[in-house]
Amino acid sequence: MPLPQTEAPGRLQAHCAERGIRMTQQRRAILSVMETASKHLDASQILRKAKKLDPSVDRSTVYRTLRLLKRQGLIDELDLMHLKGEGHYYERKLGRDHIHMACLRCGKIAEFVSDEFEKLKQQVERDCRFRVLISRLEIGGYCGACRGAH
Amino acid sequence: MPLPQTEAPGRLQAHCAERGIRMTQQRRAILSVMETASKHLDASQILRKAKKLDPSVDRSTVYRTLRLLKRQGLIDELDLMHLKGEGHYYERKLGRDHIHMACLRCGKIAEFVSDEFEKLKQQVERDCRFRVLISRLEIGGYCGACRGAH
DNA sequence: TGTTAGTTGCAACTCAGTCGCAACTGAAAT
DNA sequence: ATTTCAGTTGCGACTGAGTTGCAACTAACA
Repeated sequence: MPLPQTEAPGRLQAHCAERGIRMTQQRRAILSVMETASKHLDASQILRKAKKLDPSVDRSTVYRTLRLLKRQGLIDELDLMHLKGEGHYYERKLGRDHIHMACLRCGKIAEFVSDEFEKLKQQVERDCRFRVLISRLEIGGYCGACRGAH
Repeated sequence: MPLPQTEAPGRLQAHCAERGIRMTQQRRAILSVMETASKHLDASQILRKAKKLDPSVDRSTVYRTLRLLKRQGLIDELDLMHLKGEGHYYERKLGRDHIHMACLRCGKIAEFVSDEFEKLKQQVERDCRFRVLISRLEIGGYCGACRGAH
């Protein structure tokens, strides 16, 4: 897991404050869930966890808050190759972008940070005259453990 | 559009025949739509076009056929950064993988073939011991025309 | 021409995500 | 502290994508 945990918990709320986003009890609960999530929650999982912190949190508030955080560039939305249905997954954006690899056999999700990826994005900026704001690279295949077995 | 049109129309049906997939009138209609599509259709657009060739085609048959083609690796599924809703888009897989760039302002989709992308996938195979079967790189940002205006 | 496994249309369903609205509330001004 | 009000919330109804069970159909092959 090559993700440097450079930021202290609570950083997400700080970001919102900096940007003048009104902080409510419900948002605090949802942010706290995103902050402490070990990984890749979908909207209904986020709702369930947020309800434990504040039972008043509603499904639509979760969606609205996720949309807000996405617009602010504070979280990333993932599909994880639709391994488990059509839904979306969310994760805090911290540090550098990373690639998601989904094993089509065991379902495990791995992450990978690569300079090549950064170079590729730079190439797109240069050669396509395209300003890159968000990028998502998802790979489906077989992980090390499942390669042998298939 | 750096996509070499190396294959003659009808190639998709030939692929299915090679693999012993039963060919029905409905599938022929859907394949023909995919074959001749200039670009990026979603399921309901495919249904509409297929109905013109064979009015009996049903929505569920479109979904079933798309799933089949996806499993066979003959088409790719895209999200195009969810620029227009949550649905999925499909395109024939031909030649090399390419990157999709979606302009967040004007909605235009551009494609880009890059050796860097191929190298990156090779790096994943090597460094992560991960067998790459499908890959999807989608980028959101501003295209050349919209960069100035924003 | 008969046989049958695979495919289809249909209708009913599930599930993610959205929306309109009245009630509520955070935070800034008094 | 109290007032004020734009921004936010819960609710319930809705939309639209995609799925499923099943009886009827058909492509492919003997």
